[in-house]
Amino acid sequence: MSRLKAFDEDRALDAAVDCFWARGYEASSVRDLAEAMGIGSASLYNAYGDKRELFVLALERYANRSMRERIARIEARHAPKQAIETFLAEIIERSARDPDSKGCLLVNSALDVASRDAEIGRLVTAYLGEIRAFFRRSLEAAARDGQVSGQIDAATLSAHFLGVVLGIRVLARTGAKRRLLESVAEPALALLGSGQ
Amino acid sequence: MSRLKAFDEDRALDAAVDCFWARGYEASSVRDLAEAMGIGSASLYNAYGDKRELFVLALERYANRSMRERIARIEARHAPKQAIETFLAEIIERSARDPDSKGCLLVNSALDVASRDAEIGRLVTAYLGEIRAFFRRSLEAAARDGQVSGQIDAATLSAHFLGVVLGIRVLARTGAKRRLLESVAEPALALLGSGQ
DNA sequence: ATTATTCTGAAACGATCGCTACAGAATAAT
DNA sequence: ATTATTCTGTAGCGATCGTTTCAGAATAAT
Repeated sequence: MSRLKAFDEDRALDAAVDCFWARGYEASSVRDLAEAMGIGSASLYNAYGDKRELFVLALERYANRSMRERIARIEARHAPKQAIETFLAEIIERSARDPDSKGCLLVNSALDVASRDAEIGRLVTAYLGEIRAFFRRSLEAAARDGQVSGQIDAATLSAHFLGVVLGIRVLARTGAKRRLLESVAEPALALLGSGQ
Repeated sequence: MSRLKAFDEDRALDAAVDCFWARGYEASSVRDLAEAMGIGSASLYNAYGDKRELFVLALERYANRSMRERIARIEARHAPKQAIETFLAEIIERSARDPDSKGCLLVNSALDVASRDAEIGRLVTAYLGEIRAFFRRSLEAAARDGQVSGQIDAATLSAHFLGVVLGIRVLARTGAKRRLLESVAEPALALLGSGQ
């Protein structure tokens, strides 16, 4: 019973992600969002709750599609050390060809909404923790395999790599050139040593 | 001739800095700002132009008082290598005891306003460039003095240190603990080597 | 003391904000 | 075909946004 939705909820959510991503939370009005999603505001509220709930859903969708997908794919296809290198290379590649300088929704949100909303702050912290966990897993595995020297422990080095990724994302948002982003990453990669 | 201002323009600007710093540009309403500055909105517009101009002035004041002051002070008192170490230590110290998790106004702005306002974007890029220039000067001087090995060139390593600082600032904004921030910096400092 | 100029507090401007009410359209079950 | 339920477009709610207006207070120069 009842009328069916005339739009695809997931496609519309993707449009919301793009809107929040490009403009940020505060600067994305519900009218902006509804227009980008191709629906009326009544449908938006009916389907997603309110603006904040829509943002939480958009954040989760972004994390699944952009971060978790990347980590899972890279871990499946590369040895630990190469996984770290590939991850950084992808971040740089994505950031370098980012005409609108959207950067990373998670990082953008971390400095914007997350600081005014405790629950969203916890979400962002958890998402960033997943990135660090990836680095840590990879570093520990690489050390076991003898791919890296293991002079610096994985807990510390994983935090360093997370910091480097965040730094790259910030600089990318300011429209930095690829060469600069590569320079940020290069010394971190050098820490992995020259072992294959 | 004419009536005198009943408030101190610099003190009021400091209050505006705090407001923008804690809440961001969009989330700081003119009423918020005026109240924090202890003046009416008419005085605000009379003295500073409009909200955007006030923000530009606040950004400049923050850069002068927080960034340039720190760089000048540290460069005057420390040898190059120690200058880099001290700079990072101060950033971590500041970030660790930051009850409101305000982070860094420049970084916060980089991801917020700067992406929607080309002129402010250029300002932020220039300010971040000053931080990198400090690292580059220090690295080159340290290499000349034999304080660091100079295996990695200063241009690349200065970008890395800038990235690390930005990463620390992002994590600090999410309320990260001091231990995590130290872990981000530690491997970068290790790159400087153990030379005195 | 008068004049010219600037500053200030209060009020309000039109625009936009997030959000909702509501009538009608669309569908599933009867 | 009728009924029950849900969705959608429109229109508009009260609140707040950035900004301006304006009368009056304060000061410097005459």
